[in-house]
Amino acid sequence: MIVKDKTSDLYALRHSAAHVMAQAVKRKFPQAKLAIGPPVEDGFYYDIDLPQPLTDADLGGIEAEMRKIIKENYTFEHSTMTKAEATKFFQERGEKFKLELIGGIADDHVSIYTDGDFIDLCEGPHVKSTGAIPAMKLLSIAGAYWRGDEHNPQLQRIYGTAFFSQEELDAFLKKIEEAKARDHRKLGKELGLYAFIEEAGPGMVFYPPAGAMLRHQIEQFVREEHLKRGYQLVMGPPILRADIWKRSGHLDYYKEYMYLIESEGQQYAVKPMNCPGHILIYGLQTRSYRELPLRFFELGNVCRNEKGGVLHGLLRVRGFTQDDAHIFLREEQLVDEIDRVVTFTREMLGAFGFAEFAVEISTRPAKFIGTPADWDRAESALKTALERQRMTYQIHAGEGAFYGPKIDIKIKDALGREWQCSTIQCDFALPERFALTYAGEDGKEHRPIMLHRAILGSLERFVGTLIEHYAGALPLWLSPVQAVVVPITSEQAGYAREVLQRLAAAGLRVEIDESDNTLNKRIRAAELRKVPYIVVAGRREVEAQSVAVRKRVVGDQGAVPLEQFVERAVQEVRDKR
RNA sequence: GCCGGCGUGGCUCAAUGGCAGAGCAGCGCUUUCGUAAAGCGCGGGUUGGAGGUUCGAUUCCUCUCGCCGGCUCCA
Repeated sequence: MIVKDKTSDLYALRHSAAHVMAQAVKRKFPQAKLAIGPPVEDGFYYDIDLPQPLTDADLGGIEAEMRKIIKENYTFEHSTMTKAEATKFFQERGEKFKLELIGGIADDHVSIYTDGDFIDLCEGPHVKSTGAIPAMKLLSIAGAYWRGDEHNPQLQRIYGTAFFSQEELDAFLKKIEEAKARDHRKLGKELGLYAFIEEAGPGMVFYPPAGAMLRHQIEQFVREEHLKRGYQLVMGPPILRADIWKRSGHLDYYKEYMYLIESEGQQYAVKPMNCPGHILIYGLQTRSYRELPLRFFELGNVCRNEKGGVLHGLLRVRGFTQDDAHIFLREEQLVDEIDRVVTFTREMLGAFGFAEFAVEISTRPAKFIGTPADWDRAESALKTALERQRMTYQIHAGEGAFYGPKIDIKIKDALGREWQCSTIQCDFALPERFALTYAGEDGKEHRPIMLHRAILGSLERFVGTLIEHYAGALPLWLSPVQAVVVPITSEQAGYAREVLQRLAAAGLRVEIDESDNTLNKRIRAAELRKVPYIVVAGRREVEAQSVAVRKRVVGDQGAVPLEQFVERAVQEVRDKR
């Protein structure tokens, strides 16, 4: 849905709806001062300064007023004013934000749109008239800083959406409901995958058994894949002396996110990143060019003191685990290695069911360490590697980390939403700061380059993404419990236990439900837990040494010989589908 | 951090300035069942926390903690 394209009809529609909303707000609250009101991906908003806070209850009234305006069917008329005229006009009305906007316009004429009693500074385009807004709805109210700057006053932002038909609007609202139903915060709680415990602190994740099993499966897979590709496992402590963080630059550039600790007169910091640890390991011995690229991998647990208001389920937490690697290499190895990392990333994400990506390169930010020349070389290496991969990417100017430019890869989930996970960062700066060296063919000391990279990113966020992608119905290989054996009556309990044993012996994670609940209820319970297979054993199955297999969501698949089911399930786990 | 909303048993949610209630889950008994909720019974809450107003607060006020929607899209 591209509404950034100003020529699109949807852009005009939503932009017009924003005007109508502002018009309605002005009718209800004449003291309101308007800021900006653009269309956005899912609708539109308008930022407004009001003397009193709005609540959700006010939305209905504003929406009703909007319907009136739509019914009154005012034509959107375009005109221009000179800047002087416009300044006078908006000054008289006390529209201080519009005045600021006019001040920022280079042209000496400004564009104005009028519909009925409402006149707004606006580039357009708009639909013909207010009556040409067939379907709209106000969604929510939020605070938003003027011009997105937290030093500016905070305005009230009203979000709404508009479509060309009621059917499209309904479909949109349905999609919101669907997204809500797969919300990892809801499913995570229901399925026992993770929990926050209020007294333990916000943003600190706990994994009950089901979630810990999921983590275990992911971690095991991730470690093995790294070992297959020439990475070496390393490990380090969670806390390092402040001196290290001073040297790495974190205390200067990242301090606000760090947990600092004092002990026996010494300053320590809980690690917010794993790089210094890996660098210290690099420095344990003299390194040779023959070792490069040297790839250190760790499932590293880091803590970052994120601002309270930005925490969000598993997607933004304060303590998390990164599948983090630091690769030490020579500059001429850079492009090849980035290329390898991108291939690895695609393979890994593919194994978890993600096939679509959105790629970005972030370049030098305002605050940085290292030299601009280093940055340029690093940025060009990232681009070359992506071009080799034939991956299209967007440039995010100035969004790089303070120590180097990066490639970010976002995955698209089942609902088409994007989630940030993988990152590949180039770093010329830290090897310098820690004076890392290797012996070259010439017998002299050389400085390596460092690559920071994470594929799943944060395992917490990745688990959240997996839950939403699969709506909680995780693939067999990741399911905490892969099958529940259900004897129809207690008469089959003995056989059911044999089945349980057999499945467990084949390496499957299995449970048995011998409770005296009805068959229906036990099936329901297993379905609600989203267990992939329910293995039912009744009198017929005992006789035939078979099991009646019920596949999650799909339903009863009929009876198959026990051995055949075992074989198929084991194969399915191996295939990771 | 900022703006707004919310906070009632494990979960989902009622109610009221005057004894806090239901369903699910749990536990016990009965039931032994062929693919998404059998029946009966029992236990479980200083209504997130602290302070205040009041004869009386879970309800009103203040503070605090936590959660939710946003704070990137520049007429």
